[in-house]
Amino acid sequence: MTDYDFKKIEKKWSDKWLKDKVYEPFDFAQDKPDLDKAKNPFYNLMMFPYPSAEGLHVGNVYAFVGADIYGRKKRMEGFDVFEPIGLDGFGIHSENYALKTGKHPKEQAEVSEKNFYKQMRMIGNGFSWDEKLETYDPDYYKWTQWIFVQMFKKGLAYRKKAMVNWCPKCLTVLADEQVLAGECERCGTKVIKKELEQWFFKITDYAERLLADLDKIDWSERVKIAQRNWIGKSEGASIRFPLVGVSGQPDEKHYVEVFTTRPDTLYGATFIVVSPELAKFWIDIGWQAPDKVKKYIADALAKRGQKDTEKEKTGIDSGIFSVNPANKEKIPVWVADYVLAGYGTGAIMAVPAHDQRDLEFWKAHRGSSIKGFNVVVYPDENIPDIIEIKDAYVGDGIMHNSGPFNGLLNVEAGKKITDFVGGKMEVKYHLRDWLISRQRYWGPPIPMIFCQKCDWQPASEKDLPVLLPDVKDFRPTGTDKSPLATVEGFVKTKCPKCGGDAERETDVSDTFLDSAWYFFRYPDVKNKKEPFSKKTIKKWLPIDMYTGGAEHAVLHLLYTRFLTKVFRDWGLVDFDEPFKKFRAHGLLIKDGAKMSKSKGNVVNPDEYIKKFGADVLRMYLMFLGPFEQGGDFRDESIAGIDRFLNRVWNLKDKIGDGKSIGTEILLHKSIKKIGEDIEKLHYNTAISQLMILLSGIEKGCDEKSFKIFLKLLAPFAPFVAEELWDDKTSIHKSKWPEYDEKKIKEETKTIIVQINGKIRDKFEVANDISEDNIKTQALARDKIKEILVGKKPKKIIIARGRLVNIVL
RNA sequence: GGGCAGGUGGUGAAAUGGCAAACACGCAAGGUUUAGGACCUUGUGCCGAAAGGCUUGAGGGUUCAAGUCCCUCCCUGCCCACCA
Repeated sequence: MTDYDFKKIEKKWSDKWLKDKVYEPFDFAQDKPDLDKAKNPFYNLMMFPYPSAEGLHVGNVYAFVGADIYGRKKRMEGFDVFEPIGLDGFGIHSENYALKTGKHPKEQAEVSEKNFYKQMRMIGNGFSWDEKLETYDPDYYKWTQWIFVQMFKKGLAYRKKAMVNWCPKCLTVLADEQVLAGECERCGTKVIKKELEQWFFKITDYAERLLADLDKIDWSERVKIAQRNWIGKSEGASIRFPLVGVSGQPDEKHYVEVFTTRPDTLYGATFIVVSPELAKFWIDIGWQAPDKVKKYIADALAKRGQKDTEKEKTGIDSGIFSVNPANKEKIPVWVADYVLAGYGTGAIMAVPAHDQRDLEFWKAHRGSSIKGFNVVVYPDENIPDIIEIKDAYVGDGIMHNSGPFNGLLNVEAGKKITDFVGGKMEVKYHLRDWLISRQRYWGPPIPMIFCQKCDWQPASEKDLPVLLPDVKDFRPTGTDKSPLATVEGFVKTKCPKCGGDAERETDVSDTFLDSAWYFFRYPDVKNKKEPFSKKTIKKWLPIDMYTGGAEHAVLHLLYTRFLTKVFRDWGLVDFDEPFKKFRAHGLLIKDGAKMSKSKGNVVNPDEYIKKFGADVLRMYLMFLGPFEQGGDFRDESIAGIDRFLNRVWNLKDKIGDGKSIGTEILLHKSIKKIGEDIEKLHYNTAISQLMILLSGIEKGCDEKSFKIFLKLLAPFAPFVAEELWDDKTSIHKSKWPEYDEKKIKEETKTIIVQINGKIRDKFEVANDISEDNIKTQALARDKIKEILVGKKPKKIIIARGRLVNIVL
């Protein structure tokens, strides 16, 4: 038994594959790679990585290899597989690292790029290297800026002053999606609210389409659900509550508008709650609020955005009254921070009987036994005289205490009550517009110019790219401005419209814009005239299979869908979903925690490749568990895969002319199982079948079976398979084996005999035996007869010709 | 608080409602070897000397038959979170 020299063969084949362009989509007529001529295109993509300086970690390898196995099988099935790779190199992540080391981000990028691409070549993936791209390459970000310009021209990019999320450590604003429980996604610092003028993309215009189209794509269900929740559609009613004016009477001019998903409970609304932000606005326009109310509002606003540790709901009576428009009762208006400014109208009608939060608030501030709880929806026809409300009743039922609407089903009453009080039915979304501006250095400058005379103008398209100036001091300024604001030569420019003096926008765009469209560019990376040609797009997109982490469920994956729909509306593409199929891979766990730099449990793949080879690492990672579930990286079991591949290596010396009995059945079974498992991304069970197959053919095997085995192994261990294949044309371009259903059938089968569901006996029969015959044989078994003495079976069930259950 | 994914041997895990624990790791015994390593063979859920019994987070239910379907609950991980 000799160990194979993986170092030699891995080097040899990765060089040769690159030279022969094995992994470029191929034009067979001309015998050369050509993306445009590919007959049977299959775009197999994995999310591109951001190139951290530490290099590729084993979690990246896990994701890439899993995606690659799928692509390799598709290639062997005759598809022209296109599997490009690139780097998502712009952004805070890379910039922060540069800040730490003091190296300029651009220099750092060059180093990281080299290192990353080197590591990526080592893992044995079938990447189409001719089409790589980096988001910080001016040839790429030129088109990112071009997209921004089009967004502006089409009215989808706009500027507004808004309370935005500001990270005091990263010194930049963050998109809503980048704030997690009030903390910065990157550094965990508490995010504060700041009022700034910023660029936004109108993703909210697409909310309904983004929601509805989820139904027509084949994506991991958990990701679809996450997107649905994030878009957060709710249907309800906007209803105006008049405010009681100075005269003590309701007053036409003053009112508060609330949004509710439960207009049917309007008769139960016993107070109004407005957000601190709305109350502040009232003060700004002249409301003479009592001092303690003012103080509450100021305190609440200061605390906004901070991590909330499930404390009691705070609030204060404003002293203002309103009138319930349904029953004309006078009700108080409160200010409380459990009402958010950013959703609905920033004010709610509170119905303690039917909303848990309203109930808790009421209990905290008004005591618990209030007659005015006004139960208006009750499951039965009759409400008991005394009703103790521990929890709000949020189910459906019959209307009570609701004037003319009594007796109706609540689901029917909502719209009627809304009409009755002059409200209107409305749909609201949780989705907010996408905040694009970042006050940082390492990104594509937003290509906009401000002219005193002409207002904001986009940079002329012929002037793109607006190059990121190469400055020494790229540190965040700590003001509201990006470091670019200090570069005079960059800021001062001419207005593209009137030619007068003007100033450039100095913010850069969000990294997520870079990654929202990169897959359109891959098949056409060399295009100098346009971001991508229609012809190429028609051939290669939408993407057949996209693989990536579930953590991008609401960021990257939503933005890509948004831009695709925008491109469609502009006539650039003729489809509205970018990925036909998307699968989220699981996380690689180490020592019980997600692998991450902050936890210090990151594993570098290099040492494993050095010690065991890429094939062993690939198979080990895939053998850990189902690809979509992730796995636990404990390298002690890597030895099993190492042994397996060494056995495969030594198999070549055992090939004879004969097959051992049963090999053919095993072979055909394995072709079926491995093929189906790869399709389901169940790589762990595919590998176990390879092991079973190996044990079988080790006992005796001919050349032909050996070749089939190598083909089945090829997607998992591309180097070893290629070396043993030993042919002029690559094994990776050979044809995936087919199985014959007839040859899978065994000649005999085992019959299980159960009595009352407990196994009592087994026996072998010929495969084509009749059910009657099985029954007779089962009852004739000694063991069974013994148990059945003096008893009469009530029922005898024969299941799938394989199991007999005798019920007593 | 909501959503999602999970909970099966010492470990990673497998199982179209029909033989629970495939395949590996580890461990044990034997072989081989000057020795170790490597390799090969056998064994390995729990209780029991055996016959046999028990076993998939807990408890109910459906079914001839449940790890798998339904209900209630507990625990772990991930995501979202005062979304009216």
